[in-house]
Amino acid sequence: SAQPSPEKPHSMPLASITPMTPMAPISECSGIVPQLQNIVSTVNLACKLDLKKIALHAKNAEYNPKRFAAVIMRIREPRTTALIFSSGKMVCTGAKSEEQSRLAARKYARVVQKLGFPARFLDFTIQNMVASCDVRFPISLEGLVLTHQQFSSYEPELFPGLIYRMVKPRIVLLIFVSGKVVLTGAKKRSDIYEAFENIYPILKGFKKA
Amino acid sequence: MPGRGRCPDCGSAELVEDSHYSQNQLVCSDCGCVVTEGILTTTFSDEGNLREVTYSRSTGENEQVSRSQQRGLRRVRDLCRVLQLPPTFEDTAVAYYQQAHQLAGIRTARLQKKEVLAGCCVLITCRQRNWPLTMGTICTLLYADLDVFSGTYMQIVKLLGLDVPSLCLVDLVKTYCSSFKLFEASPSVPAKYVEDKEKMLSRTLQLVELADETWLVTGRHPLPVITAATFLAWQSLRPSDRLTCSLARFCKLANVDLPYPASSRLQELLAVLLRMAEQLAWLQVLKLDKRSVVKHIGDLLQHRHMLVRKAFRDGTAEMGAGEKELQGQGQGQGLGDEDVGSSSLELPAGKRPSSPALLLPPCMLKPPKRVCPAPPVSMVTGDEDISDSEIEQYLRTPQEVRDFQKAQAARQAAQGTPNPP
Amino acid sequence: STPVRTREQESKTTPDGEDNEEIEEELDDGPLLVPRVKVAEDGSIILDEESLTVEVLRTKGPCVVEENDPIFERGSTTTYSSFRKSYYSKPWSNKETDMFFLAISMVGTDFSMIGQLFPHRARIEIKNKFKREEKTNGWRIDKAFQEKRPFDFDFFAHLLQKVLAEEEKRKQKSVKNQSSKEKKSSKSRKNAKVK
DNA sequence: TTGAAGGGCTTAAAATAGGTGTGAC
DNA sequence: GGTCACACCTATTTTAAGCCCTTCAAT
Repeated sequence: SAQPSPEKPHSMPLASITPMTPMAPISECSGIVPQLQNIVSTVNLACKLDLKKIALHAKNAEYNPKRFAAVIMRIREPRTTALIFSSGKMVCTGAKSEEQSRLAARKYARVVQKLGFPARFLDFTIQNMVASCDVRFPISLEGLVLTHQQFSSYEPELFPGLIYRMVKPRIVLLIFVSGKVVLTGAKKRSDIYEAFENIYPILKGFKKA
Repeated sequence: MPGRGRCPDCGSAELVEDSHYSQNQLVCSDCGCVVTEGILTTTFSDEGNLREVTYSRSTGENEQVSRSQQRGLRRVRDLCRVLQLPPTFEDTAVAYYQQAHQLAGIRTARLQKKEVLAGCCVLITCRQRNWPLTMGTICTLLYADLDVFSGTYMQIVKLLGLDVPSLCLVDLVKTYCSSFKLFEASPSVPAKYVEDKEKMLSRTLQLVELADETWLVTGRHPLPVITAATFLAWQSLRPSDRLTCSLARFCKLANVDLPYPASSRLQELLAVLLRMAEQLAWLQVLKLDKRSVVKHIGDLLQHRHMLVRKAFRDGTAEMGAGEKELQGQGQGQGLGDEDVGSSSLELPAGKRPSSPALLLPPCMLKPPKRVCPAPPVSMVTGDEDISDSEIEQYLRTPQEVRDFQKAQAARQAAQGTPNPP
Repeated sequence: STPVRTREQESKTTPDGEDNEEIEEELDDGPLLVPRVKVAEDGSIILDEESLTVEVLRTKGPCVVEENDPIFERGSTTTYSSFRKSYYSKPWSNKETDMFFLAISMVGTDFSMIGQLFPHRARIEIKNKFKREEKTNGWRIDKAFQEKRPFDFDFFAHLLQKVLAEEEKRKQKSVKNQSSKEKKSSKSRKNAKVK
């Protein structure tokens, strides 16, 4: 796949390492690559867990059944947080890439194993990805909501950003007057890139001034 | 999407099921046109979607209307009367409430939500008829938490697939401005503070429009913008007597709440006026500041279109016209790339000069908060070996386990006996 | 005088006249009915049951006319945040922050347990403190987590009490000395405020 | 009396799941 | 009155910009 011109040319050698999905025709490429900020994944450890025991023996854990029915566990590398349920299901949050999320989830599984549970590592799945980027020009949100009404919700009395529900790919974008954009709801990073390439030409039409 | 046809608007075959709506609707992914009408009017009998679509247009709720729905409907009507809305509004709002109640997700919602739902239906009705009403007013009347209102409002708009126009700032100016008690002398309003309503209205309107043209409105609560504009309008109509009166004092004597962000809007507005003044030769020599510029608001407003255009153009010119330049500028300001990042560290000074900067939303002028724009780009594959020692650092030693248990027991004892009789 | 702002939970402002504190109590919990709104002839709102009234400003006269003019939007009592709960959390002093890291090294990342060590702090405050420090002083978190210290509840409680009392004293002193140009007290005289 | 600064909340997404509110059967 | 099927609280993560609160320092 062609090298997408990264947001910052200087970082090219590094950027080229991260897996990229082929993107839209080179002709209209925005030249901006949304940066992944958060990955949520799930995995099934496939065994019943005694959460009290886990909380007692792991000092990176917290368990308050009255408040929340899962152990909250944190590791430092990759810096993530996991929710571990007695059913053996686990949610891993906070990673910045798919691979980091998987590595982190494997580490949590190892902690659980070390505590004496026959944990396995089944059905690891990326459930959600959040990314952000900057188009570097101001956007008239009131103009955007007028012409893209069916996709947009803009209520400045409630939230400063415009909520754009893209149908294809099914991604939700938060668009701010500053030109900053947050993309969320993706299960594949290609959806993030595609959504941004879709929205970029639209945003260019609402610079106002 | 075979068999689903084409979009009547643009002819595209890219029709997609969109479950963002209450019932999956067919939406054209190219132009966004909703191909299948949802809910309300249709006699929709698409497969599983056959709910009680029979929305009762019956005039009296003769049917068995649940108690909570009756309560909600009464609440809707009461709100309409309290707000003194035209009679036709009530029927619309009531209809929305009934539609909402037919949705399973609303029927089983918390009572608190059903209560604010009434307010949502009234607000939606007002918005659609260009009747200026803020969410703040609704929440105040209902004694509702704005966050609960917010969630309910967003949900119902999405669920019913409604097109709700934005709150019209101009209409809001007319009514809100009129509520300032400044138009006749009274014990609390000295004569020099009394102003003509029409003059105030007209100047406030111009200032609000100016704010809108200069990115001060987008993303912000509308009411505080108007508060600031009203204050400036009032001051500028008789600067010699009013320049010393603060925004807070002004609101107090006008018997109007001072919304928190109004002070910021005022500062931003003054900054814009100052920049406009820089464009006028005869004002340039006066070396105006945020205080003295108020005296020239009348002049500035007269030439506002030209001045704003000039400010935008000059800003663009200074940065180099065109987008390429604009992007380069963005990077130069340290919008996050590693090379420039180090040089940005040399700018710990709070506000970067950005004196030439073109007219931009205030949030774009703030110094970039450098955090993580440079992704370390980890080489992690996810398959790395995990050492035992790394895992063990997270485990407690037997002694630590005992200490922890002790503390846990102490905690439970403390909580278990809050009130020893 | 100033609009009345009351209750840490929900504060509301009343224009003048009648202020009914009971209203809040009615609302505060029950998903049960919030006061129902009715209209009196003079335009004021009447709440069922208590017949509490709140003034509603509006323009009489040409008001109900349709079309584009007399609309009703009040200048008063129309704050967006009328009924938001307060989330305020006291700032952490340097000394208290040191105690926070000590707690991390003793109990790990169990914020509920750490919350027990800080009687004046809720769990959410501990969690927010952790996330904030992770961003600004990640190394301190790492360091604290790695240097395991024995978990002694009473020892910690005494130490904390001492630290807080010290700061309290210092604060009162600085309040007294406010007029005199205090300056040279070397050491860790950071602004420490508790209470 | 004013502001600035700092902190936490709002919005979106997604999985996990017990306990309980809610109303229709 | 019990079942049923939802809602929706608790909790985790992360970005965006605005609002709103408290505290404290200058004027």
